[in-house]
Amino acid sequence: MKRIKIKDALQATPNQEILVKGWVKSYRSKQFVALNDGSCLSNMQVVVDFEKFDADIVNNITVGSAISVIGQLVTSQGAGQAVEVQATTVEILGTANPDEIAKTILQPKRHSMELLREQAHLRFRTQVFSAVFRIRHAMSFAIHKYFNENGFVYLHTPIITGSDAEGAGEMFRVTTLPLNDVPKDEDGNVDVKQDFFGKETNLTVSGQLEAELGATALGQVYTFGPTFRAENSNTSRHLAEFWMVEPEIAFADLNDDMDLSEEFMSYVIQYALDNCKEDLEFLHQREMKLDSQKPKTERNELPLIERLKFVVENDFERITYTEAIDILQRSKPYKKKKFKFPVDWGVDLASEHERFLVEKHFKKPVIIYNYPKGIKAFYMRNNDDGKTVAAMDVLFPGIGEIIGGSQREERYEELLKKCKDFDIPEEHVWWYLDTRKFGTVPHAGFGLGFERLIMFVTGMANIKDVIPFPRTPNNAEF
RNA sequence: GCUUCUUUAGCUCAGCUGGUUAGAGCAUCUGACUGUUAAUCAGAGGGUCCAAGGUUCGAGUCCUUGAAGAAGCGCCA
Repeated sequence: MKRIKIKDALQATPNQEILVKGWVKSYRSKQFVALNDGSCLSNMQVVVDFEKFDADIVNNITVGSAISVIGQLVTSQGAGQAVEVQATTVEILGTANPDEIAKTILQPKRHSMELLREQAHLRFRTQVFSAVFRIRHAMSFAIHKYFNENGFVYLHTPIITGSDAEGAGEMFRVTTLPLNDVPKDEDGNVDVKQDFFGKETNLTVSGQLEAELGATALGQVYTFGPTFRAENSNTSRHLAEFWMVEPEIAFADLNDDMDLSEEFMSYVIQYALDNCKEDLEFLHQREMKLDSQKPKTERNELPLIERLKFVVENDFERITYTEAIDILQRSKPYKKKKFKFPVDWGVDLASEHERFLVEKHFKKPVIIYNYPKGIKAFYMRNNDDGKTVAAMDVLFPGIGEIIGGSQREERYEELLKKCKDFDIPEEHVWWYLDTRKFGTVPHAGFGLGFERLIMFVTGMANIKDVIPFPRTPNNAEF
């Protein structure tokens, strides 16, 4: 007999014999088993008439155990579900000792997010995390689907990089040299020529530079892979290892880039609304319950699903950096000196300023573009005003910066000048500069923090709860 | 890295100005119950009060240092 997944069994017509397998979520009154196999959020109720089964079977149907059940799918007499299985055969696949289960997050009660993080190897079994990781999968798929439907080529950029010009943050060194006996050269420096690659190498902080090489031949490419930052960041929005989506488009300027970011975000969020209904509804209800226990000022203005619909149905607000500064300087918190950080043209916007613009002023996603060149990266294209670069950030409510992008400097002489200004030796980026020498074209792209997108779509408050095994300062468990 | 807060039973927490034997709810176990949905009822077991020093007749409680975690900030995606 072939196993049917619980997701399909719940939709099947009653009065037929089926085989289901799964993990026991609860066992009430020695009679009602809530069985889950991960195919969907809902459980299948299995009714076990304990008088008809050996004590050996009945006593081993415990929370956390895995069982296989053959029985009749029937319309349920109870109110909590449409159908249920009247068990005729029960096989214990894997037992779970109740005393040991009681020490884990598998015990049937509410747990704090912190404890669930400590038992990340087991938290997939909970409703919240099974929902989050099914949605994470769906979003990965939606991203590939969008790019495939729009003629992008998925480019695999290297994870180990010999380039130290990416300039996006501190890097993790990659080496096979013995740490307690590092070979030194005549000057007493580490002799990197003896290292595996014969040069200094690191884990990538961005695939952008390589993506540009691909885009200036294939036209439109994207990367989607792990990215590493050795920053000592201790926040609910940063990871040392995270997944980044980086499209790069040729024959395109900053406006095309902003258009792409908006269309792309709407597409993938709509995909979640269309394909993750049950999981989103569960997270939606959960968030409303949590919100009702919070003071009014800390609650979400819109519940989860409404927030997602709002993003899909409304245009993002687009303002220049200069306009943003102007709005901030005219704002109430500025006049009442509520901002801790200065608001002057030329300084980077702080979280409090971005929050004000997104959550208080516009109350919708905001794209800020044309930033002062002094606070942005070397590869961004100089605007004609001589003061700004064609950079843009997409800011989302509750998340902050979710996308950072720019039109790239395609003019060889200008780029050379910028390399000098940023102290980047020409010989380190000769391959990057070559694209500007041979048929250079305007091109642009952006980087999307995948986990930040998942935070927005699931409503999870901490980025550690949207990636299976988070890597953060002081934590590489599992 | 900085600021603030937290650390007491398997979990979530209470424990007042320092004072006998450290409590509750949930979970677990035992018993009752054949239609439960956070089941219900009765009972039982379960503690190095984060660690190391210190003050005191006496420390879960006060002080110092450290560790771990959270929120916010900086860096960014």
